[in-house]
Amino acid sequence: MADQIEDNAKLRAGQLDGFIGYNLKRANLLVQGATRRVLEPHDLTPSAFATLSLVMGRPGITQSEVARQLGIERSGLVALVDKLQGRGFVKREPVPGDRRVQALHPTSAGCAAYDVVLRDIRNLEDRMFKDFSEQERGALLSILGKLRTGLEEE
Amino acid sequence: MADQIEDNAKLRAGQLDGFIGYNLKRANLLVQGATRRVLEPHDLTPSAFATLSLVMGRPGITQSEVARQLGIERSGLVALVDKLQGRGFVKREPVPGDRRVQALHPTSAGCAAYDVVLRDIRNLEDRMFKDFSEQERGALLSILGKLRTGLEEE
DNA sequence: TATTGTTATACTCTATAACTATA
DNA sequence: TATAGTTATAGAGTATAACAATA
Repeated sequence: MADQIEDNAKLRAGQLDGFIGYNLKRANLLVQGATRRVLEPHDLTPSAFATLSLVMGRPGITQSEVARQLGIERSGLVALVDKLQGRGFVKREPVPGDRRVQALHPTSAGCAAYDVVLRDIRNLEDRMFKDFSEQERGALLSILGKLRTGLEEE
Repeated sequence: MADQIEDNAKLRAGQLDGFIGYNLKRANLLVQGATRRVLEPHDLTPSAFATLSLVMGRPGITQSEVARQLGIERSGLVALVDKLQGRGFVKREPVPGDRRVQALHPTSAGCAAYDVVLRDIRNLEDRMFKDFSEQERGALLSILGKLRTGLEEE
């Protein structure tokens, strides 16, 4: 009888660990924290780094497009780009043909800074995955991708 | 030459998708959003549900312990528990032997509410995993767990 | 001295709504 | 009418620092 109650308690205690939502949140908290600590010396936040990365990868990308890719609102990007521009990493340039948009381009200083930061981030990822097989690493990325596409099209 | 530049751009554009940090953040954003929508009709946040779950699983757990398990500060739990107590889901009870702590216990109303919410959360998890094999689901949980323990002991 | 619960406070991130200039 | 960028503002979630009671 007392055993029954204890068993129920154990089952319930373990429930949280069985949910992806909870595990994802906890893992994300730790990974974001580690990422933040790596980026801090470069005076960059994860979002700023992601923005810089998108601009590097697709020079001429618009703010609206960056916002869409990052899954945040357009308005949130203004301060982000202001900061990056203030540090001379990206510049806003008018687009012939549509005077509403200002395309984002990396500067040479931005490229140089990005390469340095990129190395630190890669090292972090390697550290986080040091106990993982190549297979596990690939599995995680593919499963997360699948989860994302499944939820995005809802 | 122009091809070279284009190739570099492509490589760089894809970089963000190769990072766990970024993928984890995006996946977490979507999963937390879906979780929030499921909990909203019950007037619970993900943190409140997690707290309730911990109290259900380990009646008598202290606030400090809940904070540790959730990875947040003690101070953040006060409002959380206040809300749960205000709704009659948990109660604070003195502990004989250590008059500093107030143990958290579920009420019968709390148990009843938890069972209802739990069913909704389970349905959500099943929906999110509908295109996944049992193997993939297990792989994700075990990889996330491994990632967590690796980062927690840093 | 250290720990539990608590309060007050501030900060970060993000969303919302409204505006402008363009299309 | 719709879209891009912008601004101002508010809210959620969290951390920090201090305090009283207790260990």
